[in-house]
Amino acid sequence: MAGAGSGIDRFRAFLRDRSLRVTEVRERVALAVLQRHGHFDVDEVVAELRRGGTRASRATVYRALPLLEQAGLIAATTGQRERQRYERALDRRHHDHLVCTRCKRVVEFEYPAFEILQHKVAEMYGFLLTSHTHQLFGLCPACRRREGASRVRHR
Amino acid sequence: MAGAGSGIDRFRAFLRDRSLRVTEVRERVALAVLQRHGHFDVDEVVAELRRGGTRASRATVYRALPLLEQAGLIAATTGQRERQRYERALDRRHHDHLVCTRCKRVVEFEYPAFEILQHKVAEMYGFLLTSHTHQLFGLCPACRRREGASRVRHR
DNA sequence: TCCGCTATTGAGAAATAGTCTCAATAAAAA
DNA sequence: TTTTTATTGAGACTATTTCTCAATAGCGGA
Repeated sequence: MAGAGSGIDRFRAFLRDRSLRVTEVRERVALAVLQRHGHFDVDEVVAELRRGGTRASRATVYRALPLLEQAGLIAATTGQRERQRYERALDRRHHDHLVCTRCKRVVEFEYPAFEILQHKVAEMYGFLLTSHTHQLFGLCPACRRREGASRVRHR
Repeated sequence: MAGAGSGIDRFRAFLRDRSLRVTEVRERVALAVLQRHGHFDVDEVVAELRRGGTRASRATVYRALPLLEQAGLIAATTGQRERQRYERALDRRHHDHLVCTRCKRVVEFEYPAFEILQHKVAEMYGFLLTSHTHQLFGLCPACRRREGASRVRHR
């Protein structure tokens, strides 16, 4: 697995490129997220930093994550209404998510045909594609089995 | 264009079917959304109703829209982080959206291959698919031309 | 290395969006 | 018509994210 080194370098280059400052906190955040394996949200990053002795404010992390996203180190896994989550993107191939609406389990799938079609559609309409959201919701195998007493929610 | 009549009937059937009550306000909301052409959000529905002399509270509309969605009269167009929007679904074919990140213009596209692949993926993982989000973001033709002074946003 | 300019940070306030509470009301069942 | 119970309305409340502004710290130049 590629270390965090190259990621940090890339981030630094990204910042310099836009005349943004390479700060202590930004680097710490970058290091923290590059070490994560699964998905994470803002507060998990703050906690991670604190554990490592760095006290960064939530506001700052909120400001840093979009930069890391633009730099390509992480990708936003945009839950639709819940809080924003991210995952490592550096050295990973693009993939989308299949989410179980009952147990919240997330399965990643890689299916290049989607990206090909997306670009095709964008081209048809003259759009320059920059990103997309694509999530499939349903019941995972385990929850399908458990399913049956499908209650109508009230309120 | 199919009138709102059949939509209302379908909604009534949906409500009775789940022992929910067919109320004045729910019907008014249903009529209001079936008349809309483009995309809309909660407050636009409230305003629309008010214009027609019906004073419905936001909470009630917030409660009614998911019902209308489940009944198949409308579809949620899940903006990623902005407020929830909807659009008419009754008598319309499924489609996804291409959104210009600069001017916010939304273009609908219908491309059945996506749904076919989505079901294929779900099947591969044993999921029972219930819904999905799929939006493409980029620059529309007009904004691409205007593009050039690509400012770095601050803060 | 020091200086000065200005971006960044931190902490809390504010904004935004949506949900919840509970008494009053109105459907539906009896 | 009466009874039962879901629904409504208004505002309180929650959750998440953005903003404000004074203090701090990068970075470029001397």
